[in-house]
Amino acid sequence: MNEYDAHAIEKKWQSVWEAEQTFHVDNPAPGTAPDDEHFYMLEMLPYPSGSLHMGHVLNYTLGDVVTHFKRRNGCKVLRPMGFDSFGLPAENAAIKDGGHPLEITERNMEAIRVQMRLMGWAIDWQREVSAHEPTYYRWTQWLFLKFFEHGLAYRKAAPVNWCPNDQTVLSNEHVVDGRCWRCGFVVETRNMEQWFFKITAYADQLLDDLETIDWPERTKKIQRQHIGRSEGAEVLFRIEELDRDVAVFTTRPDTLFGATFFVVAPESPLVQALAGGDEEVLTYASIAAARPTEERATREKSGVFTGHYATNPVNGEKLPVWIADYVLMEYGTGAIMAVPAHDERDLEFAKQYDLPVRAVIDEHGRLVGSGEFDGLPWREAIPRIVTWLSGRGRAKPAINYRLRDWSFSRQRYWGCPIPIVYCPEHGAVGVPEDQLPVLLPEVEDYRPKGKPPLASNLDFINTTCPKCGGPAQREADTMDTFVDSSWYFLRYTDPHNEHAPFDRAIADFWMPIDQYIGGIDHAKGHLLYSRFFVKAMNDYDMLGVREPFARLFHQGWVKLAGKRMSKSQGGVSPNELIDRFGADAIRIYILFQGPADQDIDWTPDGIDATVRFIRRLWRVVHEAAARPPSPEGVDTPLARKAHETIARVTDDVDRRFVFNTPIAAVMELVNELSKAPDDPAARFAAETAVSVLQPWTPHVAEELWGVLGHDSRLWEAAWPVADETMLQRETIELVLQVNGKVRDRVRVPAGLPQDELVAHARASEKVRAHLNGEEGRVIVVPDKLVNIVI
RNA sequence: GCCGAAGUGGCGGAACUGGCAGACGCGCCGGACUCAAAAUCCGGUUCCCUUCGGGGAGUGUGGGUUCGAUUCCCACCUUCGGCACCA
Repeated sequence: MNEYDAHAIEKKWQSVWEAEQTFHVDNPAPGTAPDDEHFYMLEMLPYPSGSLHMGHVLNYTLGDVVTHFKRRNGCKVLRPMGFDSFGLPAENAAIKDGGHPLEITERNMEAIRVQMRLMGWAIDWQREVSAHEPTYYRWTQWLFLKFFEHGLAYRKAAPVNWCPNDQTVLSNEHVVDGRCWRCGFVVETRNMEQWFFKITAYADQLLDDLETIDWPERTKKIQRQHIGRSEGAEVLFRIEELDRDVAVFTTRPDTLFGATFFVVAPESPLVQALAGGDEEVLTYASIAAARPTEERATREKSGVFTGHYATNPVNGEKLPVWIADYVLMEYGTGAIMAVPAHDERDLEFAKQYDLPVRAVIDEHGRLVGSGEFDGLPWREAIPRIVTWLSGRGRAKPAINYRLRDWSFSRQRYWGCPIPIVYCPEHGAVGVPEDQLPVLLPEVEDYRPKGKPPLASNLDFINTTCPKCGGPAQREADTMDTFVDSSWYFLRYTDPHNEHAPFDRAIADFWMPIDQYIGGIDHAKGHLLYSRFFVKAMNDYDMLGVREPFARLFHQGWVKLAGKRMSKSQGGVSPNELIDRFGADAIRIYILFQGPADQDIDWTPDGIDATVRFIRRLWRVVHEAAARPPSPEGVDTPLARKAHETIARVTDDVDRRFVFNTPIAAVMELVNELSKAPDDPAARFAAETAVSVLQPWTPHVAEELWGVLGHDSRLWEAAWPVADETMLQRETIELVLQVNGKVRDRVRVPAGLPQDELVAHARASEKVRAHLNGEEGRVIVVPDKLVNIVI
């Protein structure tokens, strides 16, 4: 017997897999109908800003176990990999240390590919795609144009996060506590022309279709909250002096009689008319509108009275009109009726400016001071008041969403160019399809200077209008990288297609993704954007499904000293661990820590133990290999343990989706085997251990499979099936309780009738000692326990 | 503040449907092998009491339901996430 040599074994099998392209899967022949035997396994693709960290190791090892498990259960498994290779970190690294974002990105990608191969992950590398390659972003641009044609991509002026130091717009994710995540400067709100995707058009579908997918409930909740549908009414208030009706949105029309003032957002177009040249009002509005995000988060309210009054349609009362910063222009109509008695924010403002408070709902939840509606429970009053007002043309039912359209233009370099040309005559014109891709040009300086880096390359910017041929200018903004990752899973199905982003029949064969694995931090971003993209593509007949990810799982964070491991915060190097312990040991170790959806506090304690376990397995299997083959259907306690192990591992992966307890189950089997080396089932037990552990430790399992005399490949061997009859116990340990306390245990044949179980209980000396001669009441759980209560 | 998840030995965790709490592993203790060490193997390891037979307590805290609760219900505490002027 040789010593276990992780590196030699891992290198050996990795070369075989690479040479044989073991994990490549072909697309179906044209006309093949989707079947149950195909399985699309996907983990979120990495962002190549450095090398992989332990969080990735957990994520991809999880996916790898599922991949092997499904393959061996007869599925044709698609398990591709790619790179989310556009984005700020590469650009920032280029600015900081010199070099080109492309070189930095590709260097990182190569380092990651090496790591992935060293980990032995079963990936179909022939389908690799990268967001920054023209063959990929050509189709990102094509999709953008498709959306643009349908009005789903559009331009508008909107308030955006602006970092005055970095001179760029920031996405919401890059604003942390009102400050720029990179330089720490307080972020301002600026009104700028931006590109948007009209994701709000799909708000209801994005909400309703959550019912159709198998996702963690907490993730659905985050999305529901983010979409934030709320039902209510739009009510018209009249401002007589301006001769205007102003609509407000409210979810509580039942409180209309309690309105005591009226508030308009500082950014509202009404402000000019309301101010009527009043300097104080205008000054307040402009300052309040430009308030930094950080300050808004303090929730301190301010406002100014405009001198105007709005008429409450329910009772004709004149309400003073204020402009205040706690009313948001982006939500509802940008104006509210204020009911301080029944709204916390209005109350806070009313107290601050000494405005009246009038309660219109009593302690029983019934309306008071509300004219003909007095006495109604407030829930019933809502539709009554809306109906009454709409009869007079002053209200209508309305629905509002918190969800905003997705702002995706970025004033930075390393991203997908937006294929748009601005013509003085024709406005924003899409670049014709046959001119795609619009290649990302070279620039002299990536530094943001208040305008996008692409704007400085005049050869790029100056072009002609596709419609009239006149002089025109290209769009200089690039796309948010979340656009790239909103459809990559479709490109994997048909990665080399030169005529379309993907072939619909092929995509329909593989889609939806049967199992998606990634961090919950993408709940409101990537996971929502991708759902939106798929719905739109389905509407344009490009795709048969309406949801991309049928089943979703979030792995936990791997934390170091309480902090999430990430590239920016450093962490543990997987390479060093592979070097010291081997990939199989790392794979077992990271999954043995606990349930995969729970966070792991990183500690290297115990990695030695996984190596020890593999060595033990190595030794025990070699010993068993020297034994004669186990007879078919051999029935010994060890054989039964092996069948039990098969059943446990299968159930854990297939039904429970847990990956730590199967390792414990195999450890138990190996322990039993090492205690009974001469058992006729020894060889069967060894084969079982190696076979079911294979998804966790594919290299050493393959090697040991050979040691056990197999010429076949374990990675393509059928998953073992437990013999049901071997799982039945012949005897059980009957627990005997008195008053719920365990007093004795006896081994009895399984399946005894209740009265015999009770007889066993009454026969026990230890039970009798606690009965004090009483009969007691008896509770029997067949094949488990007898409890006598006195 | 609102919403959600989680609290089990010295540590990571197990106990899936209300039925033996602590599987498996780490660590620690003791032993075997060895001139010695490493490696390996064997045994022990929730806490308290014990006349060594056993007895008592115990799954964040306090209550409840039940013959029986880590598991179900109520309240609270702690930790970690999400949202945070969304009318």
